[in-house]
Amino acid sequence: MPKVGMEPLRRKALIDATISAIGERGSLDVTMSDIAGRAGVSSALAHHYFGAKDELLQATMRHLLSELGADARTALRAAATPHQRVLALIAVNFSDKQFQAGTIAAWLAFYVEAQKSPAMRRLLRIYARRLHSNLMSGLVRLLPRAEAERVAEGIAALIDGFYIRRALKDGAPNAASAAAVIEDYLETKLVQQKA
Amino acid sequence: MPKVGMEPLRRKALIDATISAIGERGSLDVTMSDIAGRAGVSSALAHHYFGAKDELLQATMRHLLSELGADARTALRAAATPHQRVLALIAVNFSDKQFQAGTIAAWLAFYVEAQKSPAMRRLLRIYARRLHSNLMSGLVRLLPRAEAERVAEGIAALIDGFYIRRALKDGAPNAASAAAVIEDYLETKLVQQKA
DNA sequence: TTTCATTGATTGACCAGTCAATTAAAAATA
DNA sequence: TATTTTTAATTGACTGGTCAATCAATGAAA
Repeated sequence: MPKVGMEPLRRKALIDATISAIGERGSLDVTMSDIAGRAGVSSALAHHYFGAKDELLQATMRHLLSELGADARTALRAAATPHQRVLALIAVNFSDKQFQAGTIAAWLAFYVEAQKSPAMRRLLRIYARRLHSNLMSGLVRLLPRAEAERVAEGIAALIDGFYIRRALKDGAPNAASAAAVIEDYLETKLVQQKA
Repeated sequence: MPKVGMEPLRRKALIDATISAIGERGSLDVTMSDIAGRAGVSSALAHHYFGAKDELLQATMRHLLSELGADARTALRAAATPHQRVLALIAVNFSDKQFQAGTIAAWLAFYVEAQKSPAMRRLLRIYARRLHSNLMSGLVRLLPRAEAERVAEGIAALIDGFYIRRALKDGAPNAASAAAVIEDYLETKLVQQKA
């Protein structure tokens, strides 16, 4: 075992293991031993690096949040028009990387956790605000402000709605059809505007 | 303490207590003792009537499901047109009785639980199918079949989406604005159709 | 005197978090 | 260079607490 800078490696491994464990169990009801085992270390080490289970879970959520944020930034950079910006944001949420069993399960579990944990709620609010302002950055050029606001809320709810409803289907998640419904919603609102 | 037919009374009290406990804790992470205490009985009695915690939770979910179903039937009975049928279904989900902290928390918690419990998943599927077919009963008269299908999916996702996003806001749930977004979605699709 | 309602006490499992002990690399010192 | 010392990484074993589930015992109506 090398001695140099194990900490970042172990933290990353433990966070990945947490997502995988949550994905398999389908809830936050996972033990530190299980997580640590998946990461190939003892549960004592997980406590050593994260202090408490809570902090590991929060770190995991922050990781999910930052991955999604990075994907969104990349997608937005490639979008030339306001319309494309909105489509890009929808696409990101249903990309193969994001719309995955483990990740979806983790998001849902965190939503539930947010009801009792102020820290989690704060993190989720960051996500919600960021999504909203990203969506608005495109929508305000396409619709009157009040209308844009409404559509942004609708798209956000649709995204979370399809995430949660994923729990009903078994087998591979069908991202394409979910994205199609949201895109259709957007197009309909835009067509209506032009008319 | 009367002796006659305590069972239905106690079952009802325990189910109500379960919803209240879940609502307060914000998750299914509630103890049998807590639930039993709220119902004014010992945890042993809860086990006596329900056998296991799992069955109490399932019974609670079945209760939620049947309340929602009853409300939906009542609302549909008063709807004269296909358009009103759809509006009525939206309204039911955001009525004061349904869109309540405790009930919302319970639905979300059950969604998460459904990921690991086949029994819960089955129950949620019943809810989803019923909502879908209720929505379609109005939409097929208003839109071409494929379009109706798409809108039904959209409305269902919006409802669940606003339920889950309720977790982000604090204070009283704002049902009116959620319902407004969904109604706007519906109207937009109908106007588009006429054009 | 049978049958239903009810509980206190107990058990057994599980689990987060702690800690003292071990290894080995790295840094400091001779 | 050879040594001692410090520091980081790591774990097995343990503790305290929690909780679902069981059960034998009590009460009280029919």
